[in-house]
Amino acid sequence: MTQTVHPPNSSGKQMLSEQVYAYLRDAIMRGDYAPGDALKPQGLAKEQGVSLAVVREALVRVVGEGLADRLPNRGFAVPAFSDRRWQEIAEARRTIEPVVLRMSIERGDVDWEARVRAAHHRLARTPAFVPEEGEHYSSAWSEAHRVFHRTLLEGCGNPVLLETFDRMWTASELARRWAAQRNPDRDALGEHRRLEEAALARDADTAAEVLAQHLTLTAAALTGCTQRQG
Amino acid sequence: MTQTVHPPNSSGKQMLSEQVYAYLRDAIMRGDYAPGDALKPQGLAKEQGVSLAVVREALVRVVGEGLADRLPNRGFAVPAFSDRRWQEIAEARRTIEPVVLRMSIERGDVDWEARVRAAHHRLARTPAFVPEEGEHYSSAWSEAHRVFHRTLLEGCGNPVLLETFDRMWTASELARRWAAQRNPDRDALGEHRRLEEAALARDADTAAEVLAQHLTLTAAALTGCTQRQG
DNA sequence: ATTCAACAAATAATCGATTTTTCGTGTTAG
DNA sequence: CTAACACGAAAAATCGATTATTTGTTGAAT
Repeated sequence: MTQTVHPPNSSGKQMLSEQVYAYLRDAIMRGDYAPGDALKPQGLAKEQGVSLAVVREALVRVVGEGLADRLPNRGFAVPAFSDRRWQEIAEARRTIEPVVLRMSIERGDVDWEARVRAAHHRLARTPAFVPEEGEHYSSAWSEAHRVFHRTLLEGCGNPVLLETFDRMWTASELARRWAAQRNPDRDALGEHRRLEEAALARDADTAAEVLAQHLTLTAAALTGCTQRQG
Repeated sequence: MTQTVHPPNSSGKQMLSEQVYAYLRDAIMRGDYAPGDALKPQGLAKEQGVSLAVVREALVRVVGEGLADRLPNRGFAVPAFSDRRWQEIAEARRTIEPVVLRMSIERGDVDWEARVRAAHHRLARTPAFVPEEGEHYSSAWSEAHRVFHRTLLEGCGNPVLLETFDRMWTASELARRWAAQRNPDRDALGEHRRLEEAALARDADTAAEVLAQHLTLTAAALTGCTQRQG
């Protein structure tokens, strides 16, 4: 085919740092590295076949999202959450999310309703505990779980609030990864169903209450399972 | 004096990227660059007398905090907030901050009370509009304002919630910078005083109400003053 | 006059190598 | 035996230069 005038980024080819960033984010979230593990630019650069600058940029971004710690002149590491920090994250979620859920239920349109239904259906149909080859959790269920909770809130129509949810979810999941190893998730199927029902019935009071309780129970189930004390 | 065993970071000398990052953050927040202005690594590197790598790292961090936009292969730029985005930020603040304020008032100890008093005193004594040489706002008042609002919430004792406040405040201030040029702040002295009084009286209902109204009024006063429509 | 391709300049992204700091080991003074 | 130091290896931070992409311009074809 003839080469038309260079369209910006037409080839879909993305920056190397973007790829490495995505790799690091996924690997850390997936639990490929243990909490406290050092993330050495040199090793990563060799593994990924890129230069230090690329790895460095990716690491800086990863730190910005709370997925890694940085000690100046001492390198990067996977964060090891304390029990205290895990509780703080859980508390922040149950402080904020019920309020946003109310707003979402008051504002969500029919399209939102449909997406809530779809997200719940998908979550309910995804087996929660089928760790595949070498994995210690189901990434499929984990993703469906995230989408369900996020979709519930998306009716609020406020990207800033949803960004806040995203950040807290990331932190929450990162902590859960390792807590869940010893203390697998309790069955929250009923809670999720009640959440969906209350949301679609536009019963903000019940929904907010169920969500708060859901978060409290999850936090309680996982407390005491994290790595080091804070 | 003899050189003792290298203590980590003893000289207080910090990384170059840290300095450049601080410079960029302050310059953008201060309004040294106009919304939409390109942040060119080459120019910055020359200005700051450092290499591209450190500027690049600083820029990536700045983007991570929402203080700059990035278009792959097209560089970095100071974000130009739309009116819609400004309203979303304001709504997010009045959705979350009153709830956190309640928690803070219920939990804050005497030390917190003292800090609230001090922060309010400082804010009340700082003249709001004495733009110095070439400045279009008072950085002293702006900082006192931030500290007051943050201190009010610090009683909650939850770093995650305070981080959320920090992010929203940054975004809020960045948008306010340019809105305030045409539409200077209204006098919020009375509202701040009522906030302090309600907080110290442990009247969570009143405090949350005043804060919500304070945020609503501020948002209303600044709406319609941003750069481009969204 | 308008459109599109080829070329040139500017800027972003990446790389390879150098400098700086930390970490680990062995040595010596007390 | 302990503690402070010196030295070398490892890793982080920085730099200078190269490669790739975008942007602006020119000129020919329609």
